[in-house]
Amino acid sequence: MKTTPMRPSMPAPRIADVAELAGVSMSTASKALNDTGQLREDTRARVKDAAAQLGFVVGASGRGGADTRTYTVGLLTTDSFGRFTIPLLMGVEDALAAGKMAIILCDTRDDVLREQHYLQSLQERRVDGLIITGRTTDPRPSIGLPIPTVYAFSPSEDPDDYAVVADEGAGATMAAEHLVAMGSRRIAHVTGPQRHHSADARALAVHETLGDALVAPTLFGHWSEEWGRAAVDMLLASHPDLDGLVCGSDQIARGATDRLREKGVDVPGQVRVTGFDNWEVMALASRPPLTTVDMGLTELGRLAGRTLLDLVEGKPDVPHQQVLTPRLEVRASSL
Amino acid sequence: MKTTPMRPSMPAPRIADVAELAGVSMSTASKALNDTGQLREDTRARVKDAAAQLGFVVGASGRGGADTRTYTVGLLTTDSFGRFTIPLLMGVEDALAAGKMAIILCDTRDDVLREQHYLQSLQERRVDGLIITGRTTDPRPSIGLPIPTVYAFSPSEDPDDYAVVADEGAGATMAAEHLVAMGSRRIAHVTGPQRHHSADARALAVHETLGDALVAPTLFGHWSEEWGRAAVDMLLASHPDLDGLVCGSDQIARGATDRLREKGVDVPGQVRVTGFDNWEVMALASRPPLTTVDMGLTELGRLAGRTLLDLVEGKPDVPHQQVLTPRLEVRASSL
DNA sequence: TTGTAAGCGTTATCAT
DNA sequence: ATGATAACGCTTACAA
Repeated sequence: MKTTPMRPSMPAPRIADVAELAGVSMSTASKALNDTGQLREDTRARVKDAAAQLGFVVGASGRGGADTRTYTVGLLTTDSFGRFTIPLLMGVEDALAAGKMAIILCDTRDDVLREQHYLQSLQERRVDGLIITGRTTDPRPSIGLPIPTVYAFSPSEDPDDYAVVADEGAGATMAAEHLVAMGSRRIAHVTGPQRHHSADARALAVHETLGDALVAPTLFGHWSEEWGRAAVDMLLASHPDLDGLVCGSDQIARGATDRLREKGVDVPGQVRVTGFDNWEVMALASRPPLTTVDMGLTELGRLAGRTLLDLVEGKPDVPHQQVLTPRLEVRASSL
Repeated sequence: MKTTPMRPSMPAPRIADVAELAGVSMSTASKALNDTGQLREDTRARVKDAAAQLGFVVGASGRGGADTRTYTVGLLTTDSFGRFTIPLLMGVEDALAAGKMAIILCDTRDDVLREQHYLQSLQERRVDGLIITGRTTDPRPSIGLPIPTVYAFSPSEDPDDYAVVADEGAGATMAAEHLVAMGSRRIAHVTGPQRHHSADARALAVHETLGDALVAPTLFGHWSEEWGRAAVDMLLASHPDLDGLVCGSDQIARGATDRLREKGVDVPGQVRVTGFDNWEVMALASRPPLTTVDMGLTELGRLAGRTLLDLVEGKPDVPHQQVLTPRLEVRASSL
């Protein structure tokens, strides 16, 4: 018994239609539908019947300016909804669904004009808040709008903004310490481009953690499997006694693992390997599956969503910077 | 010279504030800001100055019920915004941004209750239209709401609904014909679970296309690299003279390619391989890179978006079923 | 050239 | 128990 699918062109029924059909006034209809006021039960039922019959749903537009909130937030990303945005998005959704909030998606594709255009549109829609995210952890220019805003994963340059980020350094440290704990003493670090904040911050942490156990300077390159393979070729040539490899991404780690296997080097028997991101399609498909740092992006998204709700609701003392410590997902590549 | 970032708790300025600051009436302010009516230029300028000073942006809520449209569409997916939804989403965005439409994201996570809840919320928000998509190409139950709706990628069970889908059979045929054209004569087909419409439809097309050139019945399994490797083991044992392999996904193809290489079988020298999806992170990282079927999901999204716009605008004769023919991306694995 | 007032769909308040 | 009316923020006839 589904609602009659009318022709789309027919206008949505208004509460006046319901009232007329039920033979009551608009205000009575409103009360009946909202379960407020003092109405006879049969009146309530009659109104609800009429509403169901017409397929009536209360429209938010009617509340006009009476209710200041729109129960809508904008999610602005530069990541084209890629690998990092997706889990984050799911966390945000978790948190906001609880507050009955809807999410409007805006993908700027790294274009300043698009970003301006979207921000304008979001303001016109009177969104209650904004979540800003992106592909990298490099700080980005502040939006600077008079709307509650939380930066997630990629922080703002303005320390007065609200930001929720992952502690990449701690993640890298975890991976490095894990290798040492498992017995590795001659370790190398292979990661992405040095100009990426992520690569640099993690490299620093790995250096500080490993000290003399690091047999070579960090190899900066790309976040690709190919670079992982190339780096292994270089390392085995210069350091044939290598026994640990901290990689800056799961893609690099997968390439590295593949090449080690191809060269007859056992993983983890001879060389223990760690990745970064816990991108399951990479980490689990590797042979062996990768021990890797999980930044907890979904949890990061949840925290960002909850923080935004707090701001929207005007809670006091919301922390400006929240840092989430990653988790090490231990799998066979390091055991 | 950015807009003053006021405290978030301060209410957004209304047009009355602007009017007061400019020393005019609300209606004059409205005309000035919308570049309508007959106003002295300096009045217009004064009003615009006042608006800028206050950081005023016209709110859509004000139009109340006067303007029936909300310039908002709901995007409902069961895919948790995974691999298929993302490129589709980008296409939808392309098409809808042109119509100044915003997209509200709803991820049902395959939960009927969540779906109902989201649909209710979207109706309350009076969205102008709906785009329904999902992870699989299996037809799904119709939404059945009196709102313009377009099903993208995953069609509706109701043929009266509007749907935009990819011709998977044609894609599989392309891959198979390509292998034959390149000289393969003893070909096998490895794909996902038989219960998936995708797997079944593609298998049928491959059978019809290859006929006797197909050396074994389709091997149904999983959409994973591991299954690709296992299938190769089986096939090489039973058909050592295999010279072509049509895979149902890039993941399967990657696993297959890896295992062939490990067994010393040259790709494409001895066995030509094709994938499906053109999932670049898989297809390009394979050795050699995969020839694969690109279903054109972004284009599919654009078409869905444009179709929805046509429906919303009440254009006549919008086609109910639109089928997009895939494209074969030829790379080294088949040359 | 500017201002007044009606109207949009709904809820809340206050009569009846 | 029910209904009339004001209010929300904005646009747009229409009046001045």
